[in-house]
Amino acid sequence: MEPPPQTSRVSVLLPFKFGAAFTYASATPLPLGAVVRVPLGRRTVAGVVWDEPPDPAIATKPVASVYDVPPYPADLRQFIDWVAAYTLAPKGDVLALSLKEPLLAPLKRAGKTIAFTPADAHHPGPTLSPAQAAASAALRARVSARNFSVTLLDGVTGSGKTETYLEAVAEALRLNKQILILLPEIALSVQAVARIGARFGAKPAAWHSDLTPAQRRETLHAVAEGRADIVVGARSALFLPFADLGLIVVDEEHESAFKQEDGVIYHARDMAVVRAKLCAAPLILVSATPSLETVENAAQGRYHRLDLPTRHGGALMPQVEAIDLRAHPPARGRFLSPLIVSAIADTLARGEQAMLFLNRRGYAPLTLCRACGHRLSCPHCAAWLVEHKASPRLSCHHCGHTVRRPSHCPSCDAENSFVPIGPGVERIAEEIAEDFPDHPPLIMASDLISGPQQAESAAARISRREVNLIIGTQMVAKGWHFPHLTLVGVVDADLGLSGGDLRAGEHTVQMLHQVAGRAGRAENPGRVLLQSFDPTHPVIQALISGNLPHFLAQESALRRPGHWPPFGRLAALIISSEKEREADDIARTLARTAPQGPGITVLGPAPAPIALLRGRFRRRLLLKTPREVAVQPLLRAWVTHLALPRGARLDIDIDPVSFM
DNA sequence: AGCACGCCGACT
DNA sequence: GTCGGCGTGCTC
Repeated sequence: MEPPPQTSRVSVLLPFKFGAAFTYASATPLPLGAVVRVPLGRRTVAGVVWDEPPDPAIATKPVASVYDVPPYPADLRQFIDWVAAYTLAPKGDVLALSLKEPLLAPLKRAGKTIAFTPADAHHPGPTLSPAQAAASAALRARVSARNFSVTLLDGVTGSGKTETYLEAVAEALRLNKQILILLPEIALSVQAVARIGARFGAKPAAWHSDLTPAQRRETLHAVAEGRADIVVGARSALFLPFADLGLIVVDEEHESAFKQEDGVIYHARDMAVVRAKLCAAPLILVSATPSLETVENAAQGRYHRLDLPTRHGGALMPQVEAIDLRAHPPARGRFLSPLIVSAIADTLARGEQAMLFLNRRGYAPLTLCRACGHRLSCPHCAAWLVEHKASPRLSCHHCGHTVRRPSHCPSCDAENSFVPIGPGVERIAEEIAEDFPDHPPLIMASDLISGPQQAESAAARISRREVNLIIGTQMVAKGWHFPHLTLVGVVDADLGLSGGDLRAGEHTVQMLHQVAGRAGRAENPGRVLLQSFDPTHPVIQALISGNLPHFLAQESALRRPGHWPPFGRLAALIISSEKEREADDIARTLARTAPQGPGITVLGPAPAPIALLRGRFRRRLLLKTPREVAVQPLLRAWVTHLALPRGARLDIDIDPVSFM
């Protein structure tokens, strides 16, 4: 007689809002990391066998089946646990970043040869400058060391950083390791895929929100089985189940787009450090304008540092000048100084291209009734409605609320009394089109260009010189290489410097430096004009001098005494409710019960800069601690006994980047 | 994430 | 008198 089958208990983490794994019964032992189907309520869902002690007491249901996919590797399971503990998010929510049920559907008969050709590690690369060669040798050594390290690759725009770190990628390929290259936004991915494809004779896999479900499924399986050797992706690619990850590159590491602002709130650059550590791989942080956090880590010796101080191929850095708008104001009703207009005329006359940068979508940020002064604002947010002309409407950039332009003022009933106040990219395009009727401008903004394919085709039109005048938002700031572009005009260099954001100056320098770096990347020298009402401001001066280390030293001097990041830690608490009183009450309760201790400060409560968002009133508190203090236990103790009325919410943002 | 249960408005 | 709105709660 056969003995009765032994049933044992296993923990299974489910990709939902659960803080811990559930316990199921299994007739056969299941390896840790196995991807399984289990009953939940009246459904069956996917989950992962997790390293947690099963609950010995709870009534169990049996595991239904095991997926025919590689088990989740230990380093990824540890990573998910770590991110959950750090961000205070439920483990299941973190797993959900990685495990999406439809992705597990079995693949159709393979047979498509387009997909995941191995990269050729020995494909001949470009000739490197001596500086590039030295830096790439150092990076290759880090890769072949096969252990954890972090290296900042700091190179000016146009210095050939990509070619340099691709040598480290080549080294990882030779070791049969997988490589993850993280980009801040998917608009850059088409260009990156093409470039990497050219370097290694095979296109890398791409991972971002624009993929079709079938592409996602193919890519996920290929990554898990180790068939995809190079993955170029947005931040969520950090949670892919790599079979054998041997190198992570974070390109444009200073970009705040790496910060995920909803759901599980995490910074992909910081989490990449953890992922690299857990799989004993080197990490390369790449930027022309590295964040103060990263520069400070390098200064303290926690990170290595490599510099590429000059442009590749003899191109010079563009000359940056300020235009003092007090001395050279635009004509009435216009936003461009005569100096910038004549510089554009000269540029076009030479057969070169000019770009205007304004980080504001639409036609006008504010619409005002000239009869009574009424401002058109969003009914759900404390924000003005932004006029758009490309598709005629007024819309809220925070919640998407959209209305047609009213013919009568809702306040005083005056007819046709609305006037647009201030410029967006569409208004600048209108202004410049009058000056240069032979050069219709191309507008690059996220609401007019959807997805990386369209961004790429717009860029191709510029490269083919079908357009010579470009007006863009931050979409044009990074990555692009337009050899004929020699003039960059910044319409409002002061934008973003007001407001209480800790990193306002740093972010403005980074963004404008990136924009400036689009000019003069080939043989013809570039020129950058910054329109400003305050040209003596340290930010403007840093851009003119190009001395970014000096600027960061000034920033350090401002932040160090008060223990602001990176010299201390921050966590933001955001309370929101449809009832303003309720939000206030909760915020005051939190302030009253705030943690105390040496160096611990709680700021607030204060209304959030957007005090009403999507119909919810918002209050903020900020916890500031010395660097050596772990904020998570403090926050847990602070918040666990808080009674949140239904409808009220508390969101915790560890290491906040945005203060909105 | 689903899919329930559970209390308040327009229909046969 | 019911059908159904989606708000809160539970799922090993």
